[in-house]
Amino acid sequence: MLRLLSLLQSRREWSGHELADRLGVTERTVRRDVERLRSLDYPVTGTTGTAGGYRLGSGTHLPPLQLDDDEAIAVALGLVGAAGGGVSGMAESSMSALAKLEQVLPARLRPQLAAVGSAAEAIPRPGVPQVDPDALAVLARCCRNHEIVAFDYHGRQRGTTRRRVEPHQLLTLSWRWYLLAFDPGRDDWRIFRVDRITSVSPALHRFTPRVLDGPSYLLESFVSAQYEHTVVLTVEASSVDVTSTFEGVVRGIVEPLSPSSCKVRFSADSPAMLLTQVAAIAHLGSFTVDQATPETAALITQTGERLTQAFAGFR
Amino acid sequence: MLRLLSLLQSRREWSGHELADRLGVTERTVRRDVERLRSLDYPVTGTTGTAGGYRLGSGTHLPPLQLDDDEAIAVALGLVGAAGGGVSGMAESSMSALAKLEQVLPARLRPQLAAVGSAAEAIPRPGVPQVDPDALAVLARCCRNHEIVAFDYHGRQRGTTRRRVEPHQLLTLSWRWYLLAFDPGRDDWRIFRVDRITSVSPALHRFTPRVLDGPSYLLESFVSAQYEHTVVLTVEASSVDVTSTFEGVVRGIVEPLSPSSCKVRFSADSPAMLLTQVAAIAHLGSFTVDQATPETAALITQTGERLTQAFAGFR
DNA sequence: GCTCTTGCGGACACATCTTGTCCTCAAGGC
DNA sequence: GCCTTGAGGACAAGATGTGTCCGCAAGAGC
Repeated sequence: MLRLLSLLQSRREWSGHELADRLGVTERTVRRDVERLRSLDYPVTGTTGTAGGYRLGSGTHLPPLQLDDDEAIAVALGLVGAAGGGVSGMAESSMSALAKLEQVLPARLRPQLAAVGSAAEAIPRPGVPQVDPDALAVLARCCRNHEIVAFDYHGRQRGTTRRRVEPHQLLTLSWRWYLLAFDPGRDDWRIFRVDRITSVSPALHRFTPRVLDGPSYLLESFVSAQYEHTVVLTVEASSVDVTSTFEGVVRGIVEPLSPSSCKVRFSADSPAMLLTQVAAIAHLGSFTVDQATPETAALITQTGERLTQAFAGFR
Repeated sequence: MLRLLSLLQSRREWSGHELADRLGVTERTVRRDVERLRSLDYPVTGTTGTAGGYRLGSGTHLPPLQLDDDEAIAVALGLVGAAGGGVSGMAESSMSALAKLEQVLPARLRPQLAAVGSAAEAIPRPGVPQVDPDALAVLARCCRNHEIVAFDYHGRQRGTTRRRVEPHQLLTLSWRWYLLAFDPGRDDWRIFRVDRITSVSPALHRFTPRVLDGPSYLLESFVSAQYEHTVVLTVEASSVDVTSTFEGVVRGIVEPLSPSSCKVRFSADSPAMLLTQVAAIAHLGSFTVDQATPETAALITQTGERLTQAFAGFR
């Protein structure tokens, strides 16, 4: 039951099936446990229907739960990782937070946290743009409170423009932070890189949130027409092989066509970024190009020639 | 048990008899329940003797976790980021840890943490190898205590081998975790990918730590001869341009030669990995190859031809 | 209207756990 | 020494939690 409580705290909405899965019990038992929590005056609401689920209301103070081993390790690893990059000034903040957390934890967990904190270190990545933590905090608050927010956005093409949007979610993908927001002026969803955002100021106006699935939309948008340059390939390699080369390097969408071939879609806002992605899977097998912008094709053919010529002598 | 906990919170000291009376159970049961609370890390102290009794230690009220704003944001961002990948089972652990920490923070910071926790989300990267958090914890403890540790390592070339090393530091770079250790059998430093490590068991033997700078060694080793395949290029582009394309994709070492040219060194344990790196900077300007293994050159020339041919029709 | 999904809850068998009742031991105060 | 208090092992009986059924209700989408 304590685990159920902590699960309910950790996410806004859970389905009975998910809870049963996480807790390793059947859904019937989950229902019974929820019932018990309700009998103890915990405000657990359940909504029926396709979009149903369980939700823990707020307002009531919960018993002081303790972190378990995995959570302590998660905290330590998270803070160490956060120190590594992406957000400016994070290294000191995370390390001091780690030290303070260590004091508060039950004695059993203290060595765990201390060990990870002292033994682990994140190597900062050169070239990753730094994000202002205060900007992130303000944007997060506006997301949560459904407040319209205004900021300057330094786009690649149109220079700096003042935006006024309905922020919905912050997303992070490989050290970069993105803001998913609805732009009423353009009447469409937009994704902003937080490191290109400055002068954030909440407008103190509320908006009614629109429904959209955050992560999948961001992934979609990476391959959608939002970015100017798109490439679609048919590769003579299994989708598993292609996906496994994605590890840490490539992002795109893979659709298997047959056991030994698949279709891959990339999109980016510059041909140079596409080049890297295409090259990463070009060696897997022969492939054909289904779609590409002229600039991208020109860049890739030119680079392909350069590669061939430059390395020909070393064969 | 929840009633027992709330009773213990409501008064400083209780005798076992009183608690049994209030709860309508026997004293034996009270002792058992107290035992259970202790196993959940609730600091219940019991003193024997005439003036004895049970007392709930600190932790019942808000612990003195006085984080400042930046630290609170660091915790939230770190945990959200950690949920995104690299360590298996991390998503649930970090989210529940975030929820629990929220309960513990001073009221002023609670909205901050909640906002970031609810608004931010990490998009898991497909294909990133998962690391066992317990393995990380054990390795971290051994690093801290200077204990020799043994494990099975599933290397790329030599299959699985049992190693027995002096662990020094855990390093993380772009979602991967590495163990920097000294291998007495080989009398040299080694870097192990933690996701390839299984069956970790501390040997309970101490060693005297050797001096070495962790992060820089790891970076060095990426371009050193430890990896079989190395490429050295001279690029007609400024070192600034080259470094800025490194962002998130490329790792290597850049030495400026002149304002408009520089030398770049890559190393990896497979030619395919080098291909991506080389392609990422090949479009910046013309370049010459100073060094490359035959396999690498063959792969790159072949891929270059493929790229040129496949994209020629889209120019 | 229909169907599908989700939450809700009763009935029952079974395994597990808790509880109560013993017991001994340790520690502190008188 | 004596008493009181907490700590904990052993064991049987009873309570409780769980899984597997079942049907029902409410919301969403077609």
